[in-house]
Amino acid sequence: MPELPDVEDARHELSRWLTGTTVVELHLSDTRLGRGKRAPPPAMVAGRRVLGVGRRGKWLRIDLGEVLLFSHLGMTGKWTCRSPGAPAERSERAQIVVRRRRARLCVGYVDARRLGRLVVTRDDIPEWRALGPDPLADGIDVPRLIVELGKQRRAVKVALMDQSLLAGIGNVHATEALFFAGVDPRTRTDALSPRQVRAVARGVRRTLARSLARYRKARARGGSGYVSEEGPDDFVVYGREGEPCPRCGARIERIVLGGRGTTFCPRCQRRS
DNA sequence: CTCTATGTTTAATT
DNA sequence: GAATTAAACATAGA
Repeated sequence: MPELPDVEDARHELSRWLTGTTVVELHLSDTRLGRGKRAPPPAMVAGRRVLGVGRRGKWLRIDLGEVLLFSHLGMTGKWTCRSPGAPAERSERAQIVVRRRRARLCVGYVDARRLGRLVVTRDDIPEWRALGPDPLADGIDVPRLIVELGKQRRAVKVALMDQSLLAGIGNVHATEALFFAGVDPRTRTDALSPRQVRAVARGVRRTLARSLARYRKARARGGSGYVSEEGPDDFVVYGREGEPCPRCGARIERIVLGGRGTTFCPRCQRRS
């Protein structure tokens, strides 16, 4: 579930479940979550108060005061909430048991493919520090983008997925943003006009806003502790190879860029 | 069985 | 150096 809007939804839920509670215990049933680095010592979190849950790009940071818990959802990670007695989902890899007054709650991390990460530290991790500005929290600095993109030669879609340029955009939203911008995903970044860069920035804001609004609506309706996922119908060109372009009717094409499937309209999306 | 998948990192190659 | 490509991680679904 992992691009900016999905992670922001996870942050929202995690914050509701955790903020203001006290950690009873953290249990990690999968050592791979730390990626071979020093295995996180779960003992250092017991008894700590959860001060809040932050997000930058696709990373989550649970603030325990002196200690930080970083979470990246990879491809299939998600956070869930259950009562401590209830059975865990199949691929639950970690549990955080917390206490709010008398009541106990078990917040579980579920990740079938185990491409996610979970790291306990006292300082910000390098991956977090390396992130570029977050389009939601920091906004998009278009003049900076024009300068940065002008220095590079790679395809604009690959650049959009670079987390050090803008944090939080993945394959889906890069694909959607470029459709909204009317820009061919193969366009070299140094060939983009300032006008095109502005269009790309607007496209990014638009696709993120659409998803964020969907999550807001799902939460307002569905209520508690339930993460809704976006489906194939929620996107305009992503996953729609062979279908007619919603704007001009031309056949949506699929290519591979940066190792990822990329759909676009060959008529609406121009190189220059 | 084959192909694909909302991510990241590392190594090899151009 | 920069850019591209492939592989690896491990699993589910079409």
